[in-house]
Amino acid sequence: MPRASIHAFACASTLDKRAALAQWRPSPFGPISRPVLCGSAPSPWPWAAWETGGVATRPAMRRIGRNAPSMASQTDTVLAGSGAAGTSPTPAARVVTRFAPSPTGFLHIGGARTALFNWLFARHHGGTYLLRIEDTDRARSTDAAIDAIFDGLNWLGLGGDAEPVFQFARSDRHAEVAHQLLAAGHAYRCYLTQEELAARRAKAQEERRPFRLESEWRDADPATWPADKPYVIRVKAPREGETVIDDAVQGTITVQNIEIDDYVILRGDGTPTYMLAVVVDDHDMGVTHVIRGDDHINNAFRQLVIIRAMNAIEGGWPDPVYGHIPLIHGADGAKLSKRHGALGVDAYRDEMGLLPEAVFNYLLRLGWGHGDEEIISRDQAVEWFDIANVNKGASRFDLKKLLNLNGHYLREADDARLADLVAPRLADLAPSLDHAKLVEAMPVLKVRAADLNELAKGAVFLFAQRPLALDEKAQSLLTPDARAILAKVITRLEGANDWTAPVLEANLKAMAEELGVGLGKIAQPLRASLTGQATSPGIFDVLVLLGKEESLARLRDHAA
RNA sequence: GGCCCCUUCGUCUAGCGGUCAGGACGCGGCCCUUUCACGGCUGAAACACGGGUUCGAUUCCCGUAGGGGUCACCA
Repeated sequence: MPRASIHAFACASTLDKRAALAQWRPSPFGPISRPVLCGSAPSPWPWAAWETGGVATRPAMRRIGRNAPSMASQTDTVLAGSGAAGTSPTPAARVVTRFAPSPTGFLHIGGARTALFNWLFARHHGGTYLLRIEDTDRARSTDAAIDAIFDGLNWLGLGGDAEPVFQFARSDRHAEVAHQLLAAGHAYRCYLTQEELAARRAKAQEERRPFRLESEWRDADPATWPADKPYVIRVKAPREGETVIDDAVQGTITVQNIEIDDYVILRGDGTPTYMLAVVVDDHDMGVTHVIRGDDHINNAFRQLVIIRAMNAIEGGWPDPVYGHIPLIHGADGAKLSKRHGALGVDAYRDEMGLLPEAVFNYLLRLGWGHGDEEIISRDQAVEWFDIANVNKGASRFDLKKLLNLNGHYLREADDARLADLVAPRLADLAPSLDHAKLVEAMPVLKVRAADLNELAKGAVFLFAQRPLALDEKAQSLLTPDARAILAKVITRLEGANDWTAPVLEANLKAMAEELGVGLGKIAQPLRASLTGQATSPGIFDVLVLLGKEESLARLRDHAA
């Protein structure tokens, strides 16, 4: 039984401190052997079921195939690996995680971090990281959102290790499980209408007591089920005892079973609910570790009802290890909304001009730390990341720090790459862009920018058309005295034939000395005339970048 | 409101019974310097509160307060 040992390994490495096994308690659902905490599927590797079980995900996948983030040939790798798991026991690394966004909007920063943690956990354990699009809400799901999500994930390098699964395409399988549950008495047909339910809720509200659904259909004899009335299928949640989850992030969480409701798993129209679909898909995809936002904590207890019932029915449905990571809040501590940073990651890339490695690093450090380390590479992150070290409390989004990190990665980034990224932002500002010149200037430009927009702004002077427009500070710098100095500089530099920074520097410093003034008296007017601004890269660098001809021409425009 | 969870500088975090409570961002000062940055040095800045347990609590336990999450035929 490879799975047991696989999971034992995973648990040992992540849950040691939580003493997960030591805290294990008997399930109220009957005998579940100890290792089941982590899993004990006997034979068929879930992947097999997923691949051969008539899962109709192919057409859907093809639909957006061009954008689907999957690393070339990764599918083969994954399947080969899973195939091997059935025969050869190298299960030590058999960890499967997934990121399962619902395509009702862009990939926001919180989702990106959830994806990141899933990716890191899988990589750290040599496991597999999968993607699933939860598109069962047909009214709200859009192709545009699906594309945006893949686009964002790809940008951050968080594409899945296999073709993504589309949940809606699997609804037949979900319904199948619902009916298995029904047949085995773990679920029941409920004929209560939504109106009746609403009335009961209202009544409970009125009487100021907590509403608990107690359907009279729960224990009704199937023989009494009306043949012609619409119904939903509800799971039978246990009424007694308690359920304990040893969460990889939150630690031990206990809930009294009476708090868990008989929720709907199959709607009146026969379509599955999210609660059912998640459980079935996670099982069929072989997901061993469910890492998601802590807004799902309550759902974990409800989902466990199905999992344990199915395990009782056919076996092979181990409890997954849960890791509920805290949400990200806005700078003011309130829930992240459109006003704060709840932008799509595309906004961080396109509008704010951030580098993916900076966002990656920032997200990694939000809610997780490794000693005093701040700048952490991908490889280092994979090596160090441990889900058990993720903080339990929500953390606030700090744009300043993100920007600081971005500045760091900007300075480290390759010049040609930066030029490529900046060029489009220069299209309007500098129509006569010289790409080679941009690359050449990058070393002195990038140390002065925190994002690509600033970088672009700093490069504008290189390509500006004469006569340059002077900004306010530049104008005030070009006093009559300064313009006179400019004239002297022109005379002096016209004869220069070695147009390099050290030579120019020596030349102008000598001039300052001869004039008995500080270098600044010369440099600032030069800067104003050459760049139209009061701030720029080092003046000798500017001179060199512009070249002798252009430099002198610009100076003549302003000399007295 | 019921249930679940959380709480170290303003923010992100290190800490895992004995530390001058460390680092980073941001903020102040100094240095470097032709401007702006970068870089270096440096300063201010935190264990929410109250009880326990202990020789000793930031660390373990219990309350209080504050914060968050969740209570659908949505995901």
